Amino acid sequence: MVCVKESIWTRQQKAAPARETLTREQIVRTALEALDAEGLAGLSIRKLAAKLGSGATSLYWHVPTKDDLIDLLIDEVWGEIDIPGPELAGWRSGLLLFAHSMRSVILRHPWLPEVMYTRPSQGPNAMTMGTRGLALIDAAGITGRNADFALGTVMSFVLGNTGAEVATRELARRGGQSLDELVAEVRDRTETIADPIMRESARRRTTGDIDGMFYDSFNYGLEIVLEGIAARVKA
Amino acid sequence: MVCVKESIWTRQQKAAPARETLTREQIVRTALEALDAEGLAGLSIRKLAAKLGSGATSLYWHVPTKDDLIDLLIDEVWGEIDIPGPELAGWRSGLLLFAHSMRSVILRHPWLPEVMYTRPSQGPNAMTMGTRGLALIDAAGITGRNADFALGTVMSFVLGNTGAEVATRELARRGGQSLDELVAEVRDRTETIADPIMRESARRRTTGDIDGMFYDSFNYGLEIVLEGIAARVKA
DNA sequence: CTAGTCACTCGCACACTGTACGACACAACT
DNA sequence: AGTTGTGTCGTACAGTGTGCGAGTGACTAG
Repeated sequence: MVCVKESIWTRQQKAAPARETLTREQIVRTALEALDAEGLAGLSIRKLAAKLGSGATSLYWHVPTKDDLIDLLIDEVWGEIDIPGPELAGWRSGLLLFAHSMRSVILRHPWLPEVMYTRPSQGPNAMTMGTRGLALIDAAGITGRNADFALGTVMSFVLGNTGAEVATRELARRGGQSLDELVAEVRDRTETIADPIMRESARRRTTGDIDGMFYDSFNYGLEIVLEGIAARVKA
Repeated sequence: MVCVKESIWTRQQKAAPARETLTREQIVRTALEALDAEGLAGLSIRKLAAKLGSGATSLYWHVPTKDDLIDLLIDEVWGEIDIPGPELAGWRSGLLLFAHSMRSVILRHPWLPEVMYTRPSQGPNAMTMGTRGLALIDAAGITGRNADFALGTVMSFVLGNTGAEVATRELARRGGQSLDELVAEVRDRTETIADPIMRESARRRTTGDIDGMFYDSFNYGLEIVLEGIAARVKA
């Protein structure tokens, strides 16, 4: 038997609550609300404890460190993603729905991209997400390592595209501006600086319906990725 | 004339160094070294100042805030990316080279993905990267908004894929392990927990040459994306 | 040569962070 | 009744980013 270093996931919570007490679930739920409302920088153990009506260091009995708490939060959020089975609408629509679900989850939890790149996810929800995702890829006829790669490609795209979107949205939020105000500023700034090609590009990306633009961007890119997978399958 | 809020990029450095003194370039260079060596969490203004042999708050004369410094660092790093012109090898090989160059830059500066999703890049190097990238897309025959979307898709993929890679590598580094050690641990842990599909997937992803696996993953996904763009062009 | 004005440096202080430690309280079991 | 385990929390430490105001050196005007 190999001795593996402990991790949040391997060692489970003791049973027996006994008296009225803080629980890990409660902490996770409250932290999630705080994080969604104020962003990653706004989450501190002390503020979280205050919101729970407990002493700051009490949390440490339930959760080893703040980083571990964030691991729990990430997995919690993975659980919100819907992935249909391949029998419902085939692999392609399945991946499409998966991607859209993942996008909306990220938009709902804008701190996700930032922390995603600090730690690989290995929580239970991440696992079932993997399982269901691979089922879709399998239905497309891709197997072995390539299955992992293909699923990873879809997820990389979604995370990258939506990550760029939330970066802009969060910048506006932090600056206390509306998205349109921010975008107008960016356009004005680019107007004075960049070369004609980027000026033109900035104009395209900063006029009209910004929400719609992000949405179109996502769909266009997703189409590219799915089409690329389809090409791979046919070959 | 619209009054636009100041940004690192709009307001340039005064001339006239006068006496021997700290410079913004020097700060950026030293910060970059520290960041590459110790990661984002290891960069503090005080440590940086110590490394520069100056008082902590002296930096604030040259750089408004730490966040602004990071903006400068990001743009510095964008400058390291090579993008060939389309006349050299056509749009497809051009994008391929671009993607590989971007990947190796991210691997060299593993803190990049983490900060990328906090702020949109608008520095000069980001601009010329955009210009040159769009030239390749244009050569593929994609124009207007779709050009921005297509370029964004390539970059999203690269950032996502390489981001996942550095997440794993950094986890090993922080834990003081080699990549192989970490990966072996992950495999053992997955062996005891996950369902058969993920167990199989974990085995695939944790045996053999890990570096090569990351590389293959990147190439496979990149192929998907480029093939998808090619399909878009033909249609 | 002196006076003044910039460009720049830096010590101190403030409010805040994560978390180790050890003292406490309450429930259950012997 | 005493012991053990589960859970809480005040205090303290070592750090963080950065505002403020005093100080220093070089250059320029009179």
